[in-house]
This record gives sequence, structure tokens and C-alpha cells, in this order.
Amino acid sequence: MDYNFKEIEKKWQQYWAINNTFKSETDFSKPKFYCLDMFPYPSGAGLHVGHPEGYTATDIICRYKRTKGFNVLHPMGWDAFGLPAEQYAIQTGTHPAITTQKNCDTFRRQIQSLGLSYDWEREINTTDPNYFKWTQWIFIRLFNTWFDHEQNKGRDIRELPIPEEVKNQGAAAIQQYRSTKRLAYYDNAQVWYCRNCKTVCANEEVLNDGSHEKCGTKDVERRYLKQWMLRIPHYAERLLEGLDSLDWPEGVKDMQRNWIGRSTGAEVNFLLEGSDKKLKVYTTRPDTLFGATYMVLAPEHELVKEITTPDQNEAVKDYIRQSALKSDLDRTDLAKKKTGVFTGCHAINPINGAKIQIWVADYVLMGYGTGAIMAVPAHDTRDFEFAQTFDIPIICILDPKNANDDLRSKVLAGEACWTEDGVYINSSNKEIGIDINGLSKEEGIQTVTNWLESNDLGKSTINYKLRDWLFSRQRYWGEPFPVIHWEDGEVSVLHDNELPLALPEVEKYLPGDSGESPLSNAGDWLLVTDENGRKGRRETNTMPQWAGSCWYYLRFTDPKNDHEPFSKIAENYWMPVDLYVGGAEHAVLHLLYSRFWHKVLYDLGIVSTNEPFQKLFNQGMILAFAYETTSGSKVPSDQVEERDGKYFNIGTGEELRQIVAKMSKSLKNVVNPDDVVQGYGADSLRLFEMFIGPLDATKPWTENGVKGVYNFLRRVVAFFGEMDNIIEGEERKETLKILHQTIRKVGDDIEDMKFNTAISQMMVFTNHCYKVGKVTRDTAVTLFQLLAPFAPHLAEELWELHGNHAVLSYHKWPVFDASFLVEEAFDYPVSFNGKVRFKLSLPVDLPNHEIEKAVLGHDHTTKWIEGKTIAKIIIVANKIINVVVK
RNA sequence: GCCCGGGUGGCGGAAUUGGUAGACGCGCUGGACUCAAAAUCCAGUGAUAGCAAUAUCGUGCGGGUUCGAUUCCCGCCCCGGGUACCA
Repeated sequence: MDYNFKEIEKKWQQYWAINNTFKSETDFSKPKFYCLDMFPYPSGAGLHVGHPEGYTATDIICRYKRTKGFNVLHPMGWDAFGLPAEQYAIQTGTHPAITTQKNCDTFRRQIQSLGLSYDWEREINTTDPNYFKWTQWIFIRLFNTWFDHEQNKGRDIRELPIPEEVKNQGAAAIQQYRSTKRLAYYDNAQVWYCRNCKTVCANEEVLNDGSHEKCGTKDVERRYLKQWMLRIPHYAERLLEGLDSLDWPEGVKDMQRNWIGRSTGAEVNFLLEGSDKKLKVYTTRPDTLFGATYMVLAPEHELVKEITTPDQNEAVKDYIRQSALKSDLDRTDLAKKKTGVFTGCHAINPINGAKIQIWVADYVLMGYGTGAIMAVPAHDTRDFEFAQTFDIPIICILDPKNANDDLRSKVLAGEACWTEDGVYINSSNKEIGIDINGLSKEEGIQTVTNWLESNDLGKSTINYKLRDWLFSRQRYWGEPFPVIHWEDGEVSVLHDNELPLALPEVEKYLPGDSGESPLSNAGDWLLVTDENGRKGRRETNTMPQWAGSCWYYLRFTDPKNDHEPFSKIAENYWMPVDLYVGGAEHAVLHLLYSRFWHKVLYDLGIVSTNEPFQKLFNQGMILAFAYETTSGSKVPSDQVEERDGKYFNIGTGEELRQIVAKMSKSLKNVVNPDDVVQGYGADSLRLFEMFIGPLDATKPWTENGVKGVYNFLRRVVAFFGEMDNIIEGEERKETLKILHQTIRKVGDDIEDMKFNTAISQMMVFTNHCYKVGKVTRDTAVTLFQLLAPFAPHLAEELWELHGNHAVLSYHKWPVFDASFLVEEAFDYPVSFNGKVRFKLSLPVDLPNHEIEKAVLGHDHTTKWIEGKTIAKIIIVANKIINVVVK
């Protein structure tokens, strides 16, 4: 039989589609398995070979699980809001919906050509009003939820206790009070704004040199604009705790923990000189209070204006203006040159009454802690650099007993910085009864914190790096907020029955004036009047791309529901996601944001699980060779030829350098899977994506290996498709043994997601069959079952060829029988002083003294023990024998 | 700088977690088939020395623990990813 992959793949893809083979329905009689791929953004460029890597992996697992009796949910959809379609609209006037539709069609066609067993009846698209209706619905829930710190959960805003004094001020005050507690709130937020693009830009879009990544100009500045924000930090502790129970890669958990950034320390109040005002700082090292020799406020700190003395006013103002142009990265500056200005004001150190200067410096950020610090130059590197630059006293209070003499004497003299543990010195104040001299760091922290608390000067505090989530974008192509701003200042959300709030048609997609979204051009759509004649204007911002991807896994459980986001029954049956596979680039943001939404929905009783994704697996990136000239310009890979291991530009003949890099348009090295499917078939592509290396490893793409797996499939067809090779009667023992080894290894490897070694085991088995020449039908059919998750089209074809009629996809997975694997003898490697010298076949149950006898009696042994004495003989049963000679 | 991965033949990668390093595949070499080539099938393929049996070396580098180390410990070098003064 020839391997006509084109015909075979077409035939089975049609069969699966017509018979709805992979349709999944809620069925309580079976255990469920929910396996999810991170759904793609359908870009105009179509699929690249990186996409099918994760999709093939999940497909193998899903097909395997079906044969193990699981009811499998394996859906696919499109994260289709996004900037490229909008930018294309600005350039060409084409509505983003049209571009998006086209791209989705391309993606669907390409994905379907790979024979992936998705339930296409569950396909979803985040830009579909029937989908984003519910995204808006969830936003309304966020808006109407406050976080009760006592119960540690989100609750309905109507249950928020209103203080008496607020109640007495009337309805407007109550509204105002509630808005300070809602999980979604509307407020001024400092954002980067590009005057050239007229858009707000993300932190990461602003480059080190202060220019905007997208347009290259330096017309970026930080502005306060009204934005929607989500109070994700309220959930910091729950998001942190939740990680412990998850089967996720430790690295990803670490990254989330670091992002949340919990730290324990203390808030300390410093009195300002000549005032009864207090300056509150956050420190993780309250123990170093005796060494605090100055203080720093962030330039944005509200007290800066108030405390600056007239003679310092100009300098401070000037400094604030300059630092507003800097990115956080700029503030960190590669030159590490600390900048700052003295405010002219002093504070009193509560622990020793010392008068210390208050400075403004941009190495302190407003977004963290209280935006103010006490500086301890002797024991903090940053403060040390600053103090040296501005000639501020450095007082050592921690004797570095473990440092070398040279370093230690420098630290004691205030000429070097020491941040590790030591023994306190200069740290007592008899008058107020505190003394930590002689204690260690941990004891010092405890003692000082206790003292601060008992004297009402501060308190032990937990702090998080995690900040409020800026949840609005000034774009057209996103979910509109279901929000109205009324002329009397009230901000209200729509009623559920007014959803979806669809995007209006606009003439141009360009942003509005002063950073407003393109929706501000939407004319009548904007204006609303309520039953009392009160006028209002719709929110013109749209939601970020995260919104749709924050809950899509829930919609997949019941994607066509038109009266609720998903039914309780479906959610309860399918959730949580049992296996979630996607790229490591989403390790923090997407996974943290959707966990946050999930926890809110859980608190509101909308979902039944505390965490959405039980097991997470990050597939590694597939890199590709790229070629560059000596000047660094890139040459498309198809313009390169190889001669004697060197690379040349076909057109110019210039020698090129080969590098390995991420596939991207700019490197001109994107590989499209269509070509592989065309030349070798989908089964070969699937097999190769898995065979190229471990799923979680980063690996380069070369098409050389495709031939290898194609050849394997061709050999399977050539052997098992030839009826002369199939015999009646008993299978030979040797073949049964290797067959059962293969059943075990393929099953185990699928469970462990080690697909590369599963495939090589099937190759070993096939090579064996070639050697022995004939196998029984049972043996052949068993291999088809093992192969089916990997190369489903071919497996179905061979299964049918051998007289089976029901579709293989649900046929029970073969059972491994250990009795075929029992060995009678083991081929012992015999080593002398750790070096293997010869092999010796011995019965597996031979007692040790018999083994020793056999080894010592062996011809080869004489040579290695001649003139030496045997110290001992180590025998590891069925592993190795080692003779130690001296 | 810090954190997390990783360094194994010409190449992609195996190695049951301390027990035969290099499975499987690519590439290469030789043979069979063919008028010839391609395709296919069979055999070989870590390096060095040797006709050979065999020996020596060999998992980034240098030490250590052990009967035995790709695997564990200490120090260093290189590559990839993440992150940016978080008080």
C-alpha cells in the first residue's frame, strides 16, 4: 500500500466533520476532562509553525483521554479584538470586523487542515456581540462588588455598610462612598501619553531613551487621564495562597509570586520639624531606624509642595518637571547616577530624636509603599549611592562580623554599604528604653517593630507590589463599557437587559482629541437621556484585550447560551480546566488577571471553583534560523543558500551570519505550516512538531527532521498495509515483549507529556517488525491504536483497512500486560573500579555469592585483577556489578 | 545586577533521577536493486591509536563526595528567557 496522505487526510477530516465525532456534551455518567489551548489572536499573517506545537500536544492528550473513557472538552476560539485590525482600519478604512472575520477564516482553515479534534460547534469569538455581551455583564458585576476584608471576599455593593456620617450627607455622598469601594472605579490615573500618536501607551511601549516604540518620537509624557481601574490588589493574598494548590510549573508560580510582591515590614511615622504633620514611610527594615540619616519623597508625593521651603521652591519644581518626562527605566538610568533635590525641610527620627533632611528624588516611586522612605545609607545600596553623591552622613549600625577585615573596617567607617546580617551597634536610646545592640537582624526587626507599635509611632504592615489594574483603552476595536456618565456627575452602568452595547459605526478610526477614544466621534450613539430628561454621555473608552480572554474558558462550557454567560450545570460539570497549555509569555498577566476575575465570580456564586486552571503547561518557543549581513540587516530565509557550512545571499553572493531567533516578521524567518502539510501531510507535521524535542524546551525549527517522521509513517504503511506481512496464530514472544514495552512507554509518556520519546518507541517497535518480517493482526492493530493520538488520519485508515468499522477515536486504549516483560536473564555490565570491561549474562534471581563466583571465574576477570587484591564486590541486582581492586 | 532555565557526537535529542553515556531521527559512508539515477532495503557511524581483538579519552571548565557522577556539592565560563533602584 502506498502512503497517499492527501487522500487519507481528506477522507478522515470529512468523516469526523460529517459525523460530529468530537462533539462534547455534558454527560454525568462519564468522568470529564477539560483540555484547553490558549486561544490565538488571529493575525493577518496566518498560522506559523509555533501554533500547532501546543495544539498538537493537547490534541494527543485529548484523543488519548477519549480512549481511556473520559468525556473530553477540547474547544477553540479567537481572541479577536486587537490593535492590528484597528491600525489597518485607520490606513484603509476597512472595518476591523471585516479584517477580523477574514483572519479567523484563515486560521480556522489552517487549524482544521491539521486534523485537530476540536468541537467546532463550540467555537467562540471575543468580538461577537453574543460573546462580549457577557464580558460587559461581568464588568457590571465587578462594578457592583466591594471587597470585605473581614470576610476576605468580594460582596454585593448593596451590602456595603455605610458609615452614619456619610448617610447623613445624602444620596450623592453615599454614591461617592460606594465608588471608593467598588472593584471597578473611574478615576484619574497617571498614564503615558504620546502627543504624536494621540494615544495612551503602555509602560513597555515607552523605551529606555524616552521614545515611543510605535512611532519613534519622543513626544511622550505622563498625563493624568480619567481611566477605569480594577482593584486587583484586594485579591493579592488570595491570588498568592491559591498558587499553592495548583499543578503549575514552579517557575511560573515564582513569577506570579514576585509580581504580587508581598513583603512584610513596618509603617513608621516621622514628625516634620516645626509642624504637627506626620510623614509616613514604609520600610522592610525598621531595625535600621537608628541609621536613618535622611528621608526621600517621590516627586509625585502630595506633601512635596507643602513642605518645600521658599528658597528651594524653584529647584524642586524644576526637578519634578524633569522626572515627569522619565520612564521608570529612565529613573533607574544605566549610569546609576542618583538625582534629587533638598526640600529645605527636616524631619525628626522618632527613635533618637535626630533632625534629618527631607529630599525629593525619583529613585523613590509613588506607586509603591507610601511613596516616601527613610534612607539608611549604611545598609541600603541605593541610599548609599545617593548619600555619597550628596554628601549626606552615613552611620553604620550593623557590624558585619562575617565580612573580611578590609570590607568590615570600611563599613564601620561608613565607606561601604552592608545589607546582610550582622550585630547591631550604635542602636540604643536609654531615655526611651530601647536597645538592640548585640542582637541579630531578625531579633532587631521584631524588637523595633514592637517598640513602634507600643508607642503608637508605627505598625507592622504587609505591602504588595501588585497595583490597581488600568482597565481602559482609548481604542475603537474593543468591548464598549456599559457605562453612562450623567450630567449631574453620576456614573451608572447599564441594566443587564440593555446588553450587548454594540460598537457604533464610525467614519474614521482615528483617536479623538486630547487622548479620547475613536468612539468620541460616534455622534448620536454617545448621547442618552433617561426617563426624567436627564442627559448623559456614554463611556468612550473600550476594554483591553485581556477582558475577553479573562473568562473565555467559562464560555466554552456553554457557548451558545443566550440568557446567561453559561449554565450552572455546564460550569459545574466541566470546571476547572484540567490542562491548560500555552506559551510562557502569558505566565504573569493573562494568568493572573483571569484568576482574579475567577475569584470575584466565585465570591459572587457565579462559578463553583476557586481556581480556573488546575494544571498548566508552558510549551517552549519554536525558534527559526535567521540570516543577517555583517551590518546586521536581515535577509529572508528563502534568499539564502548553504555552501560548505557557510551561508550566502543568493542574489548578491554576500556571506551571511546564521542566528537562531524567535520567528518574527522583522527577522523574515516565519515558517508557515501549510508548506509542510502540502509536502508531507498533517500527520507528519504533527509528528514532527512533537518529535523535534521536549514540549517545554525552546528549540529551533529545521525541516530536515520532517523527512524522518514522514519516512516512519511511510514505513508503517508499507509494512502494516501489506497483508502478506500479517500472519494468523500466536504472536512470537519477542514481538509481544517489545509490543508491551511500547504500550507501556507510549501511555506513560503521553501522561507525562513526553511525546518525543513516545514516538521514538513506536519507531523502535516498527523497526523490530521489519526485522522479524511477520506479525499477527492483533499486534498490527494495537500499534494503530498507539499511533492514533499522534497520527490520527493514518491510524484510522489502517484500522479500517484491517476490517474494523467503528471509528478508532473512541476505541479503548490497549492494556499493558507486565507478564510479557518478565526476563529470565540479565546481561550484567561487569566493571572494575567503575570502568565497564565486559558483559555477563546471568539468571535474574541468582544469589549474590553465585554472581561473585561467576564473575571471578570469568576469563576476562583474570586480566583486571592480576597483581591486585580485591577490596570488595558491589552487586546491584539487575543493574551492575563493580569489582573494587587495589 | 538579581531571579529562572540550559550547556551531551557533524545536527535535533535519549539516559528508568547515583549504576552499560549517545536510544530514536537527520546527515554522512559503504553495499544490494538499477543500463544509470532517484526512491527503497541492508550495514556502519563519539574522538584518538591499531589490520584486529582492544586500549585511552569523552556529557561547558576546575575542584570535591562516592565502589561508581551527564545526574549530588563548591567555584568559574558561556547561551536563552524574565525583571528593572519595590524601600
